[in-house]
Amino acid sequence: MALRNALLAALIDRESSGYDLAKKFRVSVANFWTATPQQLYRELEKMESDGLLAARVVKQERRPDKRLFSVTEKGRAALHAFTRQEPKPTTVRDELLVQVEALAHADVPSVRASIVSQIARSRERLAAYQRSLAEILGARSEEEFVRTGNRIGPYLTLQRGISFERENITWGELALTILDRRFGAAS
Amino acid sequence: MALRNALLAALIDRESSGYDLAKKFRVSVANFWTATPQQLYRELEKMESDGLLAARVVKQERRPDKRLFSVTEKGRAALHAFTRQEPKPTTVRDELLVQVEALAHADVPSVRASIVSQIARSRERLAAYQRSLAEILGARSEEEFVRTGNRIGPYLTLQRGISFERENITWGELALTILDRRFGAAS
DNA sequence: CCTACCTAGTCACTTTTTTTACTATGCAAC
DNA sequence: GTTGCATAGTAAAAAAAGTGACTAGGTAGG
Repeated sequence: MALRNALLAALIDRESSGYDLAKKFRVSVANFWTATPQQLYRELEKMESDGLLAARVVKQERRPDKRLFSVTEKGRAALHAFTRQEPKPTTVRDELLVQVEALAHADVPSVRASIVSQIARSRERLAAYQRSLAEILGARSEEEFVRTGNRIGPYLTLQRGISFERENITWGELALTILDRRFGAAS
Repeated sequence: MALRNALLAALIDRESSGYDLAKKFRVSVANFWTATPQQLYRELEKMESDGLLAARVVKQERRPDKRLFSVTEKGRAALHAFTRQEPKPTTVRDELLVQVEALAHADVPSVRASIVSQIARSRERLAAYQRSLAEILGARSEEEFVRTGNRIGPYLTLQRGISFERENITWGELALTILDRRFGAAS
């Protein structure tokens, strides 16, 4: 029931295939919701049979046919109803932080390496979010956009993603510094 | 298998009851892992029967008896093994951001109210994390602690929690400002 | 005296999520 | 010529997580 709302939000402005959505969930929606492609396909089926989405098959020449989903009136109403509810508190699952919490009992070089990869992932995501942001800003300045733009929602969620990844990078660098100072010079 | 590691990390330094852990998950572990009390009790049982934890019953005078769990050698080894693995990428689930993403199709006053409550929740958590931080710092300055303290892991995860909640507050305030400017003066 | 909240759990049921594997075609690089 | 990646999915089972209700005594406030 929760993924459902994330899908409605992702589909509301643009008809998409499951495959498109899987990509979108990897690059921008990941910011506030995660789901595997399998989850998406299953949920899309259910949403169609519940009348929230309409599907049409598009034949393609040099690739498999695809099914494009769009939000129906009923889906639109469901999304509106969802926005009237109190949202559940954010849940986070971060295995890297579990490893860091257990640092005193951990394999420190491994954890260090994981922090390094996480910094790299965050840099990639940050760049992706910034590209998306540039796309929705178009030629407008940020200030002009917040006065006149019409994609305020995505703008705000991207801002949250950007600050989140920035903090991830800053934190990771702090962690590396402290680790190296305390657990011997690292590789 | 993932909650399991979070529990090992939470228990490694201090024997605790399920109830203690439920509190800890509400106030500090929530920073990087969330779980309901039911989940905890269930997982603790399984971990005990898998030999990762040892339990002992403590009789109490004016309250129900409790079972205190502690990490066994096997549990310690499992935790160490976990820290050698590449952690799975962070997953986030934030219904409020789903609502904001759908802003153009949302009930704006409701979403605004939800942002206000989220700011309040973040302030509370921020305060809780700062209290925990003060506790592990003790009388030492932060600088001294990172040179000589022994709870570096929890220190780092708390820092991450603190910056996360700070960013939540900053973002929420930005969002309110923009909403009010664009969707009419609010309450 | 009543209400509400704290400690310390257990049980049953449902929903969600994850895991693993499989089907096809096309394109580009080596 | 085959390896790897992109497109565009499907299927089934297992594991994990969430929901709601219930037990039971204690403490604090008005």
